[in-house]
Amino acid sequence: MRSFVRAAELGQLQHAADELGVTQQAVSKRIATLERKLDVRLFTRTARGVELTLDGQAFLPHARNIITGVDRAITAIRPGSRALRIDVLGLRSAQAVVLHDYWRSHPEIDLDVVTLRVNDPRVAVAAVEAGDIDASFRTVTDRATLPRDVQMIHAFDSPLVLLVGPRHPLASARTLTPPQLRRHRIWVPGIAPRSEWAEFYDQLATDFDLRIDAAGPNFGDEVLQETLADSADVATLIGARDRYIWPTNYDLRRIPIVNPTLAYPLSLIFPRTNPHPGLRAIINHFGSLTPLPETAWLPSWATKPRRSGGDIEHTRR
Amino acid sequence: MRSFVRAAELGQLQHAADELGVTQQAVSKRIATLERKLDVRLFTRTARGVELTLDGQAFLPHARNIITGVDRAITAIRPGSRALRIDVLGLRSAQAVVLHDYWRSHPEIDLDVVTLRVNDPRVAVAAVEAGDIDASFRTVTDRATLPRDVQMIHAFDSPLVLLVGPRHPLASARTLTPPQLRRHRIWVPGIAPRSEWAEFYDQLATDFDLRIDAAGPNFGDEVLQETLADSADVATLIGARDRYIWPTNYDLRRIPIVNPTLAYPLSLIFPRTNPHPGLRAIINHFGSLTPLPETAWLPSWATKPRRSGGDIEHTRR
DNA sequence: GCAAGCCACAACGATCGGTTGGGCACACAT
DNA sequence: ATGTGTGCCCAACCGATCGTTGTGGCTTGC
Repeated sequence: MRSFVRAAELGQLQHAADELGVTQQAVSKRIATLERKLDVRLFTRTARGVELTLDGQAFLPHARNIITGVDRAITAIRPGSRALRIDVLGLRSAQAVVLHDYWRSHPEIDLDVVTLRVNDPRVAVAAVEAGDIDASFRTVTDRATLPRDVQMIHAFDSPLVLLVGPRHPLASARTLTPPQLRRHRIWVPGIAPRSEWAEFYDQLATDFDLRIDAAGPNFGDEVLQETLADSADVATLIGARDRYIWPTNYDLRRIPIVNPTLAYPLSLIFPRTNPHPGLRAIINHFGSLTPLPETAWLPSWATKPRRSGGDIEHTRR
Repeated sequence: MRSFVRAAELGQLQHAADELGVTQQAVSKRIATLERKLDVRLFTRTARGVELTLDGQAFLPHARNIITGVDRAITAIRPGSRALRIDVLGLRSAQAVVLHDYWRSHPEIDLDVVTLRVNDPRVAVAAVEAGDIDASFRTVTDRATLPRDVQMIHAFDSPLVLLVGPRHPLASARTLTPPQLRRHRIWVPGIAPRSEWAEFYDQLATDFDLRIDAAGPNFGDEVLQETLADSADVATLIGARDRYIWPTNYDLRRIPIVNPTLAYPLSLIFPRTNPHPGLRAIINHFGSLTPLPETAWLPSWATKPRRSGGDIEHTRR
């Protein structure tokens, strides 16, 4: 493929061969086999070199695309200086959506989003410490347990919306306030006991006197969606930015919660020394997200003066 | 690569091997060599299969990307049913820009833009007839010369703008009318004699009494840009949609021409029978482009009632 | 404790991909 | 017209690679 592209660019197999460090015959054979496998003629051979056929012209951008894809794949995992790798809770989470948005507006950065399969912040901290990942959207509520060489900053706040099926009594509301959720059963499956999410929902239930059922295993999004769609009295809370490919036949409703807005504060942990150079831009990007209203509710561990400015420790090293 | 992706998706080398029609050992060896070449571990081997490492997770989307790239490259040139291939005058022309815009909003279609290296409409007609290309943005001014099985439709009109250097007397104008161009030298290099472009500029010069110098070879965009940048009395005409990567230091100005707008009518030729199925959408897209003002000037061969509706012959077959 | 399932290692043959050497076609200069 | 240089293709050869079969180690579940 590289031989083809270079030959097309240079117009001569000989030059391409010189650049690639092989003989001209090797390049000739490579292109011949490529043409044979594709069953199409890519070049017209002239006395002064080669020239692309129409098929070759059509093929060239695809070949370039493949080559850059290969190069990106290699840089993504090259030991040492590799692509920026960030751990998110799930590929549909608000964290992943924000990263995806950032990547779409900056497609030139090599960003990889991975998911640690374990739901334990300590594992994420260890992975950051070991350098397996460059950053992780995990919250360590007890900062004392954070190792000296790992730092945690506030990333952004994820406002919550209520998700209900069409038969739910709140289904037709345009917005809701937390008191209106009282006495309605809110089911949030898959919350590990004593995790920060459990703590979050605990505080939320206490502060607004809600019925939040955070017990029970999570059988997957499909089950959750079907349960909500069929039920007239079960609702759940999700992040406003969470990306769910709801099949339209489920006909679920996302209802914003206001006065106050409920939000989950997302943190980012990364190495204190020599963080990945691309991380800086990501963190700056958080500042451009639409901020919460001043009246928003946050759990107790969220430091209230949230907008402390973008100047974080790793920026002055 | 495909082995890696399938193994990652299925979680077992054995299943991937079955799907790919090879032995389990072959898949194992493929992945082992991939890991060796990348110098990274992609899977953790467990007793019940394989599981992606963090590196493997980061690599997976890139691998998928490469595979789809390869598949697209193949479909682009597959003899028989291949990607939609359209010939444009140049990759910076308005035609190419419009196609590129269309492709960006419909990235799923397999579209290839090629350029016939000869500036002769008859070659384009022959290429369409032979099936080497599916369509071409060429104009055959004498419809009698068009073969029976090739049809030509009006695609869209490309309004012209004046391009001048900073020292040109018209450089600071915001808009210009054709009479204001009188007595200024307009240099349009690279126009083949008796081509439709020569005819176009001929009519333009006659109708508005302009000094259009369409002689002389075209030494490339760089030369043209430098000439314009240095000169205080040479200007040129380009399409408003033409894409030129002007280096900023040239400081050239694009000045719209109004009252009347000058426009070049672009045509599309394609087979009358069994045109490429993807062509329909492209032609429909032309209708969504911003139309010319009613007062616009067009050459004599442009049929004045231009908006004849999108219903073209090949749509009812 | 044993069978089942899965992956890795080893040996072997076919194929592939590179090199060297030679030849043909064309462009250009004499 | 003829020689010369350039650029590509074909042929022969050889090492590396890729697939197969056969085997063994390991975990899991009955």
